[in-house]
Amino acid sequence: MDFMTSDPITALATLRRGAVNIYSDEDLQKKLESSSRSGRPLRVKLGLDPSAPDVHLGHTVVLRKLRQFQDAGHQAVLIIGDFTALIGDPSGKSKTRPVLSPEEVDAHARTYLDQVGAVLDVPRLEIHKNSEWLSPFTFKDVLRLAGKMTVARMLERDDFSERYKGGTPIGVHEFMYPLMQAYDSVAIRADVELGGTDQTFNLLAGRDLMRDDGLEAQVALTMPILVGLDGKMKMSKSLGNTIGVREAPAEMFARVMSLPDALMKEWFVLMTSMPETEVIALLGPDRNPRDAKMRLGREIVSVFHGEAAAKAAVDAWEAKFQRGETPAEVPALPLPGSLLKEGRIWIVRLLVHGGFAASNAEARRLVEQGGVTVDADRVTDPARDLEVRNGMVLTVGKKKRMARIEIVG
RNA sequence: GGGCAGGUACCCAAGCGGCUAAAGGGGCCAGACUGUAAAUCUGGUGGCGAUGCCUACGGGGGUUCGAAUCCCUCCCUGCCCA
Repeated sequence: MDFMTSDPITALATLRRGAVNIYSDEDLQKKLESSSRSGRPLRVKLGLDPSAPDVHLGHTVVLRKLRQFQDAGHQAVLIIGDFTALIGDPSGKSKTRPVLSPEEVDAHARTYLDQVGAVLDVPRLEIHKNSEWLSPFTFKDVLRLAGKMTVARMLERDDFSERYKGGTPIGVHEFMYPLMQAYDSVAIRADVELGGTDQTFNLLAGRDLMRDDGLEAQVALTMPILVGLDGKMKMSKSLGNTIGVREAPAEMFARVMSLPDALMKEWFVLMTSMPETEVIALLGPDRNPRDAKMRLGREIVSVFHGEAAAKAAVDAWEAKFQRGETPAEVPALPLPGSLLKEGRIWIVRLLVHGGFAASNAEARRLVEQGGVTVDADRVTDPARDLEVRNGMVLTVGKKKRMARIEIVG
């Protein structure tokens, strides 16, 4: 394609965008230059966890970076960490993970590729499972590998040292995780490895291991961990502060709008290609932050759903939240006639049936607290037997979760 | 292998025989205010069509009219010693 059309230094500016650290920047320059001279693309490695096939924007930070390397003509190499998954990433409270069957791993990988198509140039990917080379390891091989690392160095790693100081258990096998990941770099002859800052230690271990084996050390490029919708914690499914790449345009846009203002700058840098000067202008003191956020939402939705869908999402949001209109597209809530008694249903039952509350008690609370509206009327009596009409719209909570009742059966 | 300290709800953490569905904080949910931002304020936060009943303080067993609280035992974690 357009391999090496841009000069390595121009490419460097793009590749540096958003990066927290590059170990080392000089090495990266050298590699880019020699690649440009020789016409040999750099091999850019990214490891992924086969146990979590639900991709959210947090994952795309590093995926976008990988795409930038692809766009500069380099070879992206995805490593599916099916073998490392036996341990589970030591960061955080890792529990022993269930062993995934090869079929499950493959299924997850496919799901994954389906989801990242909007970000990566999938046909040009090179994909490996690290069981390819780790599975044949003998105990002897493991010992040789383990011998390349010391406990003191392991304990330098932030999460290990914190757990050690804090008295949280650390399994010995967890020490193998960085080594296995590092060995992946040896196995595929990586020139560059990408990862979040939480991966720094692992990426650097790869550099050491490669040098040890007489290879040119890979460049480690770390990206920030995207902060999630709560504005505090990293975006993570278990924290419920994510935006999934498969979410519908309207939902995706609405979620971006609920992002704390303080995060906009970072998100523009990491989630869009908007030039930094433009970002700064957009976030200037004389500008309305809401407009900037709408722009951000539109850019993001465009990536995954295209321009037209993004525009529609903006319109839908304005109608729903700014003008308070009932959207044309309200998800239908099928309500079997058997649940009705003389055309009525207990409001609590309706809420639970519709998935708005997990239990009667929770539904009751929602009603008592004024969080439930039927058409334009707020329902506040939890004992209320609601007279049901087809097409009635139920709205719950400040996020305005809605459903249009459809009597069936 | 020995000694010590621990295991309480989503998380941290009080409670150490009844007044404890379990203080306080965080988180989360709802409401007010707003730009579905932030900050702030208010209320809520096990379940059951429910003035009561059921389940719940690591697992099991016991003492007691009554146990998260006392005893035994098992499991788990950290620290110190070997």
